[in-house]
Amino acid sequence: MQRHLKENYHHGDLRNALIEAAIVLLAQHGVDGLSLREVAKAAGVSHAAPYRHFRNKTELLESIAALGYNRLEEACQLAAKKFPDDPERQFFEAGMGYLTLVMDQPEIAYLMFSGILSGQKRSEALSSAGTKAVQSLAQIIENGKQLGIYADQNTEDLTLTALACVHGISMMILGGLIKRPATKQQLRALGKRVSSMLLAGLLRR
Amino acid sequence: MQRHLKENYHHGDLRNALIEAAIVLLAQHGVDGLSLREVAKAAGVSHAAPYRHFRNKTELLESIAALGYNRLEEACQLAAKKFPDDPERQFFEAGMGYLTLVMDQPEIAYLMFSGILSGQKRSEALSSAGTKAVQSLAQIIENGKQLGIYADQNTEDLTLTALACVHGISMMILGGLIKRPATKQQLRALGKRVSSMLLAGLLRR
DNA sequence: GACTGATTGTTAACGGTGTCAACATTTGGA
DNA sequence: TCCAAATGTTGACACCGTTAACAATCAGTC
Repeated sequence: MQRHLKENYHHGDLRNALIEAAIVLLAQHGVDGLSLREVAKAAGVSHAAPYRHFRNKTELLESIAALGYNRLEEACQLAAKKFPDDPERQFFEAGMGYLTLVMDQPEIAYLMFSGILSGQKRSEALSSAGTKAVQSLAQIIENGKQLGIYADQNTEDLTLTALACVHGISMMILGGLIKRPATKQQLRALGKRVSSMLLAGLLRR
Repeated sequence: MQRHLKENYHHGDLRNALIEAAIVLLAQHGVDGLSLREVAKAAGVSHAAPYRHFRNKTELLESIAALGYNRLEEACQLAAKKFPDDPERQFFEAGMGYLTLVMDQPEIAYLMFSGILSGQKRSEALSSAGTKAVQSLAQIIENGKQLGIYADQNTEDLTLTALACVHGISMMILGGLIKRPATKQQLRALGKRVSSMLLAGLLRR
């Protein structure tokens, strides 16, 4: 009995266990349906234990969102590395990284993009993770700019418009404004349609 | 005293009073900080009274979001009426209607666009209000299509891309990914930059 | 190896919340 | 005038986030 207690009183890696449990519950019940007490229970720990690892519920959610931003950043960098001479393809694949995240883990994407965590008090870790993800996408635009494929306009405007479009599609899927693609192929087709439209412009040329 | 009771026991127009109180509190405390009990108190009524007019808290929020969609629809229709021969201007002004809503009543815009209310159980009124708003914007694209200003592609793709861009900018402002414009002029300038980019396309031509 | 402070858990409590059932008042029509 | 429907109130319930007080364990020092 003492042995048992000795082994279990300290979890060992409770912080990560809580994050993982929260990710599972998030997928099941959504952001609104997630309670810290439930997360603690799923991790096999008392309801106040999480407060040894997170200042509050928001900080746990922020940690999860930060993981998502990291994943996004990696997707961008992978796209840049994989198609070094094809900035158009880089852009497409980076956008697909966005959309894939939305499809695979919509609740995490929701945390990242909806703005729930955008209060004044967002943690430094979250801010920097988000900034780095955005910068990775900006870098992809910059690559294309240097290779001369983009219009001779402000790079900032290019990036802003591209980002807005990707972000908008993501949010429209998350918000149910367009129907969620059923397969990866459908998602890819959706991405192709929008990206070619965006690159070519709406106006007749 | 009886007279007093007689006059006040029944509020008269509690439903709208609750909606108005909720809108005020929403602007002050945000969506997360809004409690139904607080709304009831602000309307001078007991904490359970709202349940005579709304099935639950979500239904109250849905009513507010529906008002926002109506406002958006009106902005689109006004733009179409105001510039009947200039579909490009129609598009720009409709988009500005979006962005203006985001600036003026960010919390309502958040309700409409964030996806909080996008569960399976969204009310019929909300769905139809949202659909009508989207259709108004789609109609503006259709106008331009018929006047021949847009590329010869699927109208659906045109609409989707345009909507995604507007939606994306809105959400990026709401989520704090880009800094909130301080003035209407700055907002308009932002809209101009993005819309011209979107219309002309990212690629060099 | 025993002592000691820091870490990491538990338990119990607080105020707040959404929601519901039971009751009270008012209204409007038969 | 009376009665049912509509509308508001009160009180309760379970749940939640958070904190304080306490307990167990761990890590390092003598």
